[in-house]
Amino acid sequence: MSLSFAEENYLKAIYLLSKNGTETVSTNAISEMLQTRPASVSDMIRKLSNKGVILYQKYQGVSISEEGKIMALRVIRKHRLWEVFLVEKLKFNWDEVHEVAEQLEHIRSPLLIRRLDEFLGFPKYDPHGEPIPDEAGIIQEKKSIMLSEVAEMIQGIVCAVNDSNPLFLKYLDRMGIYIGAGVRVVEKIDFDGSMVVLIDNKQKVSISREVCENLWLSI
Amino acid sequence: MSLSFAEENYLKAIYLLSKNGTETVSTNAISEMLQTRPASVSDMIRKLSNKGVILYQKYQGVSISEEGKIMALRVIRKHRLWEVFLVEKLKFNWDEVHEVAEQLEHIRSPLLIRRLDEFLGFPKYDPHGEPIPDEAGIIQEKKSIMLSEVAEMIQGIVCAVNDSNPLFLKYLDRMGIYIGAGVRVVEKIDFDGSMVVLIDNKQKVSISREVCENLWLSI
DNA sequence: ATTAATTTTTAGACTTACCTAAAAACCATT
DNA sequence: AATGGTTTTTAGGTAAGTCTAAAAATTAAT
Ligand SMILES: [Mn+2]
Ligand SMILES: [Mn+2]
Ligand SMILES: [Mn+2]
Ligand SMILES: [Mn+2]
Repeated sequence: MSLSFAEENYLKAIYLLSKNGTETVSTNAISEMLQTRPASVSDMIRKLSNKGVILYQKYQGVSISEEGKIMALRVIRKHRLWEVFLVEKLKFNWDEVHEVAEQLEHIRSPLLIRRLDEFLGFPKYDPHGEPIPDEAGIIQEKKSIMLSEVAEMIQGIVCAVNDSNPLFLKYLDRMGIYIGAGVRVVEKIDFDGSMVVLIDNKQKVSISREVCENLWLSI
Repeated sequence: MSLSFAEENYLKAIYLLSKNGTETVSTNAISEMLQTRPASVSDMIRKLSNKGVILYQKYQGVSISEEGKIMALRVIRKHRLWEVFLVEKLKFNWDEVHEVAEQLEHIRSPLLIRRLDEFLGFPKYDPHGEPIPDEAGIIQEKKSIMLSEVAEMIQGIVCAVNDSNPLFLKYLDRMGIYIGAGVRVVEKIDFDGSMVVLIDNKQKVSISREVCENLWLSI
């Protein structure tokens, strides 16, 4: 059994929204992530459910099946390996890879992905710090904490960022924030959730709640 | 204006069948190359004609327009660059690349293809000896002659092969024939068009007309 | 010049993946 | 328990890309 591009995109979205398959996912959440209409999501949900890759009861949201999880992880593995390729080998900036990887993740060839993995030296994380599942679908999840949850005076290392928004990534570039950067929380502004942070013990910058919620630190 | 995967496949087929746009192409020829029904070809021809990438009069076959030629060459460029990547970087055998390249050729990203070209060192030929069009669509056509046209006692270097059939390429591997191999025609059997040839001044082997018509030599 | 064979096109249908508009179910209040 | 708002589903429709069967045009053969 094999999935079309569209089916793969939906399944991946469902997997990511379900936090590794632990939570149930709503139609609207999927519709927003994929920029399609809820009606289209309902259609696709029925299809994926018939194929057995998700579990579904009308009006009760969907969860991902064991088989679906495996297939979603295969797509995610491909997406992230291609991102590594683009950055490491083709000198793409981290904000330029998402859209291309969104296409490349659908290329069908087990040999290709095995060889690509080997060629890249079996990377464990993509350019945004996201873990790359291995062939068996096993993920090396890093213990990390959202910057917005970090207390004042505590410091850590940026270990992952939200990769889907190029504008966000360009903004981080401008701020001098990258995977591996040291960040110390200098001041938390309760009023709007923004923070003043010290980056690499050099620049002191103010960043919004929005940004804090898309940066993960390892402490 | 942009073309779908299917449209790109048709346009490429038409370009290749038209020998660089010089000849007119029949519906049946396209249908056979793409393994679709003639009725489907008629449908697609109308679409491509409306888009201005081919020239078409009912029942009179199609020819490719200047714009169509440019777009076909872009797809061919991508196909062949990816083939080089797969062989040179990912250690694919030359008989394993065609199907994957058939998918990769449709990835849309001008930056990707420019960087890939650079990463590969601006190759001029693909693993089957086919020329790779440059960004402007200009092809370095090698002067070559079909082995079946070569006279007895004449020798040459294998410079290109038909890439679309993995079985054919595996057969060449077994025979010790590769791009760059020296071939001398020892004997031509008029009766069935087969030949006895000497490869790299070592093995003497007999090959069929079929094979001779898919091997090009530079003399 | 007819007739026969072949090629090409049209007609009508199916699947996938999307959409809008409307109905149905769910949920959160009062 | 009834109401109103939100979420989700259904109904019906479109476009792309394919198909089979049948009609039309072209080409080849008598
Ligand atoms: Mn995708
Ligand atoms: Mn990423
Ligand atoms: Mn293709
Ligand atoms: Mn080739």
